Amino acid sequence: MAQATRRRPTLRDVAVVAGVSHQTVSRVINGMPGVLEETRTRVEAAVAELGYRPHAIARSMAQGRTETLACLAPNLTDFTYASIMEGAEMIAREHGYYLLSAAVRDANDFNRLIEELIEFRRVDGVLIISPYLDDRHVRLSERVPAVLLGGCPRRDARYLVYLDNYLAARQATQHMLDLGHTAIAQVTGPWSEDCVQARDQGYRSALTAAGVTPDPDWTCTGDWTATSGHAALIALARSGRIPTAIVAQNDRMAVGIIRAARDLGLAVPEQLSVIGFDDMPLASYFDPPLTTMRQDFVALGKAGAQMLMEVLRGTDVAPMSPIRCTAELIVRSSTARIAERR
Amino acid sequence: MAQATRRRPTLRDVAVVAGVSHQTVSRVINGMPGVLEETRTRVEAAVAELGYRPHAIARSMAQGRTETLACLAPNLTDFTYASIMEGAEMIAREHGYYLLSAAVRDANDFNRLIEELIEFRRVDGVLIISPYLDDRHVRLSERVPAVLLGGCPRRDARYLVYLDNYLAARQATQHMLDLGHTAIAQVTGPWSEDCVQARDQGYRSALTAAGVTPDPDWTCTGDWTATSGHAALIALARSGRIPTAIVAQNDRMAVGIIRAARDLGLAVPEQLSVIGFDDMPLASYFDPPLTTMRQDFVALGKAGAQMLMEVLRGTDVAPMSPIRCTAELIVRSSTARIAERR
DNA sequence: GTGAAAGCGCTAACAA
DNA sequence: TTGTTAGCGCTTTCAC
Repeated sequence: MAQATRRRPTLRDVAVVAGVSHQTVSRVINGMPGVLEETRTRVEAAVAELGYRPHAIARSMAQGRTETLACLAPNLTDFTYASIMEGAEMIAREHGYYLLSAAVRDANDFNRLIEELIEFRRVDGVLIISPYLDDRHVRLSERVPAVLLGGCPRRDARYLVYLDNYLAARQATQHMLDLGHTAIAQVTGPWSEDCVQARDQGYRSALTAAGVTPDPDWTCTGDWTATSGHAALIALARSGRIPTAIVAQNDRMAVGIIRAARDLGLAVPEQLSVIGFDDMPLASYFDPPLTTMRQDFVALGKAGAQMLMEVLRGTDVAPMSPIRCTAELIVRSSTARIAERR
Repeated sequence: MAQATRRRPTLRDVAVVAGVSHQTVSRVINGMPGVLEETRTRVEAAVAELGYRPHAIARSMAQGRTETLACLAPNLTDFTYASIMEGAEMIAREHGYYLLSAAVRDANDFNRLIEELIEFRRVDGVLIISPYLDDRHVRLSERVPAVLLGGCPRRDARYLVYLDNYLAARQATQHMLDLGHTAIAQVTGPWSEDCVQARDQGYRSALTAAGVTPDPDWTCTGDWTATSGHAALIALARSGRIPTAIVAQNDRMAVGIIRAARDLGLAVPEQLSVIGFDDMPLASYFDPPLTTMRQDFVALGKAGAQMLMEVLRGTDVAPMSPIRCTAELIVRSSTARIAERR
């Protein structure tokens, strides 16, 4: 009766109580066939009586897998990464997996994480949100089950799910062209990130296709912050040549640009149209409501996790073709047809 | 030479190559003292030669701990939860731990997660972000190492880190009183959440202390969304009695209220002052920039993880006194001194 | 249908 | 200083 401080019951304890072998208990626990109904009932009673709970680690040990996935991202707070993780976690859980999330501080940290998570076999596979163009994810051993979540097609990734940023930027720029703009500037993110280059190309190609020559002075570099967007427009104004439209590579910078426009006495969208990327939370509550290219980050995370699960299921290392996700133009009020008089 | 498809080397393989016992290899791997320098060198050479990597799961198995923490939250995308996780992950990593994050869909899911993560011993401890007032976290076995991250003091939690929402709401309301307002309404979140009740009390007590009787009609219930904030002010306007100030229980609702004010032709802050909670990203980029009670969620996550690590270190189950985190008033432009003429 | 034996790769306790 | 012996709690394989 008084078995207060007893250690946790194991399979064998259950076996003794049920009067069967521990192996039979294992069969019952795992719902395997080939156990008499009566035996099964007896075992289940013993399990309940002892409050037995299987030990996940021991199981992992014996099976050689952990049923855990990892997701590496530059940080956990940016809503784009957080959304991807939420999608991934959803799919993982559906498959009985858990998601371990880690913020990658720098390249060293990246290597250490891969080492500890994969080489030490703490997780079965890993989802990598690596916006950087360098080859850090390429150094991965062939055997590491890793799906890259990227911002453009990449030859160097075995398994890839990516957002088609080239197309998205083309569409964003085309939206401005459709509104009659030709003086279209862009404010980019850091050039070390893959989506920045893809978007730059999309921007250029849309302009070129419309017979507009991209003006180098109208490409400003920001760092994704609203502050940098603000600074970009101020700099543009200082140069004396203000465009009638700006393609900002994310919503935060778009918001900064709009703030700068107000500071400069420029009306948005009457005198300046601004489009962003991402459709961040509350994008429609800024003044004016933001026109933006919506990206479905949750779907991206889901697709990535789905692909990773498939990679883990199949023993073959056959490369799978990349999955491409597209953006959606959300027209609100920060863009408008160009004013008659300039 | 050609050992292409060989299985991963184990401690014993290294031992054979180094000509020592596997235990000695273990000692070297773990940097334990009592190994001859020469032996150590030999072992290290063997480790390098074979490309040996310790198996984290096997180690967990033998040691009885996983060096993994879990963090449960309603979702992973809300920046408040994401920030807490980021703080927790930071501390965990500092201690050589990893963080597994899971979104809790409902109460069943909560129980299943606790069951699988703790009872099945997949993680060593768990951080629970449970804004709900019900007793779901109380059902935890005494033995479960769990730290609750809450919105008010709670008797029912063994280990607790909380945001002092009572005080924060008092301060927010006092800010309005200081600006000369007395017609102060509030828009709350769902009443099932602990911080909502705490803030409500703070709001009432500030009013009462100032000799203002809280008007029941001026307490509106929202659901944290901007839409619900918008609806609240519209409803207030419809009733014919519009306050001069509103304490919104989060920034999103504050933004919705401001939008509604504009729709109603009410100038903010000239005719209506609005304060929010959280200091969400870009709070200063709305129009007008939001006055708000900033909460340091990252610090909350850090404190929670720190406490959990201590709980795990100490064998004693002695209850630790709760840690209290306070908010900070950030004055921007959505609040102002009440206008002379009403 | 069920059980016995052998590991999974490591650490811990003790012996030499 | 190093090696030996036992597990950790489970699954897998192969008899019975």
